[in-house]
Amino acid sequence: MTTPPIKTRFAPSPTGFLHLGNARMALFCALWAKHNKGIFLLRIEDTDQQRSAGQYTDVLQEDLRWMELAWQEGPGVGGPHAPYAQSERHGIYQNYFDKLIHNGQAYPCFCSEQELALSRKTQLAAGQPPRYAGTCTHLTTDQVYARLAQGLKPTLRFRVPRNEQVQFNDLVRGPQGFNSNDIGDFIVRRADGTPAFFFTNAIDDALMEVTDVLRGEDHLTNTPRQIMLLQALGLRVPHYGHVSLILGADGAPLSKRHGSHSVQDVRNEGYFPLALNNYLARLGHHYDNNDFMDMNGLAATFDITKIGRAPARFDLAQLNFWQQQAIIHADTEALWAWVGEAVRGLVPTDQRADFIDTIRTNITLPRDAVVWAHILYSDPLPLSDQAYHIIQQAGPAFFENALQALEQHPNDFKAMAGEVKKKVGASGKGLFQPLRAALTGELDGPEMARILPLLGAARARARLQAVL
RNA sequence: GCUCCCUUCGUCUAGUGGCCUAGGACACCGCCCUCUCACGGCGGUAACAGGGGUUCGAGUCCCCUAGGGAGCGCCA
Repeated sequence: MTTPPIKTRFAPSPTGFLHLGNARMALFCALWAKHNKGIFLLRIEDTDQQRSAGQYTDVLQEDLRWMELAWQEGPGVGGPHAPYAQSERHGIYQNYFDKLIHNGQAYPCFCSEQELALSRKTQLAAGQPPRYAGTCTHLTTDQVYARLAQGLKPTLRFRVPRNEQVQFNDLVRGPQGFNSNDIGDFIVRRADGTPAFFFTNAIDDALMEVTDVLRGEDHLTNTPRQIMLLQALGLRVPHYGHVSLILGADGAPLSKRHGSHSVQDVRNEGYFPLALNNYLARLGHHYDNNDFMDMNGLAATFDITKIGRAPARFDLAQLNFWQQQAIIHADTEALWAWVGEAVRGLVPTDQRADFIDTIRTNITLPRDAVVWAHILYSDPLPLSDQAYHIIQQAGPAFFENALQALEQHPNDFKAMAGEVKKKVGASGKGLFQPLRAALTGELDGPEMARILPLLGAARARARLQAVL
């Protein structure tokens, strides 16, 4: 006997760009499947035609591919349970609606949205939980036909069993229990005939044989609804695991006002997918090491029992740390491609390897590389305020001597600086800072010994003359 | 309002009754390396939300309070 393989799924609705919270969920799902040599499935939940847009499903898949989260079943790759877009599965859902109706487990509801809104409002005002009042629960066949004859379009409601204790063992939170009396009859099919989320989401997880549903904590209290629905239909109930959400740096739920937190944003900034993944895989999940790992490494020791229960805050400094790790682990060619067109246009091709290896421990994003490319290969050189100040302090005589030293050692910064030291008697900061300031316009950066050869004697000379 | 979830250094976290005078990482600070800067190495500051229990012993178990979050939608 072989145990059935683990199958996880990521089921986004294409209503906008993939944000980091969802990206982390997708990562966890992909890692858990990979860890178990199982299947990671992608399903597009586009039942809401108004809000779903084709462009987003494309971007979404591209984001996932960029993150190296390959799905073994889903759009593009197909699989035994196709189609994988819910908008193409209406025929499948119809069978289950029929079954529900036939068994009396669902009934038509003619309440208008206004009536329902009013009902909720009064219940809330009376200190009651806003649950469906049951107006249409016991309509007779005649009453139903009469309303239909009036042209009213009913929704279909699932008849929630009374007095049941719904229990399940959450993969990350442990045993959970809910009383079915706290749950009102909910809509499984809208008045326009389209299926609702609670329904399609649960049905598809079962039909697609998903074993482990890892999803946001926001679904926790709705899980009993889906369990009862699946049980009513005689479908297999998957294991559920609810992961807490990501908060902004201020501790509030991640939202638009927190700015650049979509995968698109992070990608456009120039973060490496592995930097993002190393970061996200440790946000609310614990690894025993602090090593920079590739996807295989991340999957190898990914452990669903090491997912934390508390929400975690997004911290840019931590993302940046992993980005620097990614840079350290990247080879020169990869970095050359990464720095972008602007840099490649400035750096002479025969210096690309030297350039990359000189700046790699001083940069986090491509824009930092752009800054150094300009410093090294374009003129005139802008001076930072601090650099200007240091140059003023050093005075013209210092640079006269520096020029002479440069003529003697045009390609050897160590020797050149030694010569300046001999001539003007400066040492330490007093020696190096003015040289760095005049040659790079900054007070910090890569080693001067590596910078001078890249600069070239001619440009170095011009810059020293410029500050005289 | 009701139901559910959560709460350890600034941040991410380890910790499942004694090994915790609470460990690691990021950030920060200091020292070393280096005649500058960065990298690297070493070290430091810094936390069990509060209150009651249970126990010989509680960060770890129970209760309450506070704070945060979610759900209760013809959104997903």
